[in-house]
Amino acid sequence: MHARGFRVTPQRMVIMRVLRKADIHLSPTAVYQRARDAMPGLTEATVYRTLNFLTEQGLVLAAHIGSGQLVYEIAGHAHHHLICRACGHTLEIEHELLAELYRLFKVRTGYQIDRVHTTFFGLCMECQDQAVSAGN
Amino acid sequence: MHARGFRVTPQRMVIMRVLRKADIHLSPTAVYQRARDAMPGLTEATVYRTLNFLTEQGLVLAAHIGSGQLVYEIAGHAHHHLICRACGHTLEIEHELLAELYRLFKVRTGYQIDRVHTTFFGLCMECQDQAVSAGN
DNA sequence: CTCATTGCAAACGGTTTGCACTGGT
DNA sequence: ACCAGTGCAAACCGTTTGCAATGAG
Repeated sequence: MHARGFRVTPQRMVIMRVLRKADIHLSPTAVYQRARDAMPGLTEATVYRTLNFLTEQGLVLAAHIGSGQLVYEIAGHAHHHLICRACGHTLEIEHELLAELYRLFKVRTGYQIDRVHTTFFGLCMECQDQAVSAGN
Repeated sequence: MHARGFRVTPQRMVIMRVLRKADIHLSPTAVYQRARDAMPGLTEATVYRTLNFLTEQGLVLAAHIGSGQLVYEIAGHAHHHLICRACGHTLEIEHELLAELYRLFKVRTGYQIDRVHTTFFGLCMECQDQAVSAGN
């Protein structure tokens, strides 16, 4: 699995397992807290180094969500996120929905958008209703 | 211009002028450096407070670009950014290109995407060419 | 004259780094 | 046995905050 020259350490396995078990993306701190349960001696520095390593290896995907923090998830199907900026609720969107837009970008600007995660911010249905009933 | 209860201070005017003069979005530090030239006593804390204030007032727009830092620009026409993750080159995209996608999001998920800035990462034409000629 | 706003300096939180030790290979 | 990887603790950087002084209204 891990290519030659790199070592398969318990720390890396634990962190991979945490990310695989999580249904959504996790912040480094969230990863640390969960991983520490399975490996009490683990430090935050190792979590940061490991997340960077796994991202470079393409096993994990890093994404910017609101509040500037990077979050991580197991690399898998291409998808993007819709995040409600009121309640924080998160929704996955299949990459297919954006494919046409990316094609348009390429034609008009020459830019080749990567498979890299894109995050959209807005209001989910519930928070729209609340905004309306609150008078604004 | 500024609504009742809020004061028009020299600091705010200088920062507005810096943002208006800039052709692209600026980080808080970049704003600070430019504004300090016109007003030597200015502090970073004031820049942060002022940028937040101006954003709340809708005079300035905050956006997440790569590296998790918030950047600011004068609020004006609705647009988005294409950023080359190799050379950092930035391109503006009219909001119209995304309007149809946002409509689709609304229908399928209920999410109402705000006018809030979206940033896409990819490779500009030049960096694509370099990648090819570099063998990868 | 009042109170929003500022400067100052300290605190903060997330992330990175140097270094000696440990443990995968 | 070697060196990639780790723990530890300190440094770092961008950002926020408490407080007293200032100045816009």
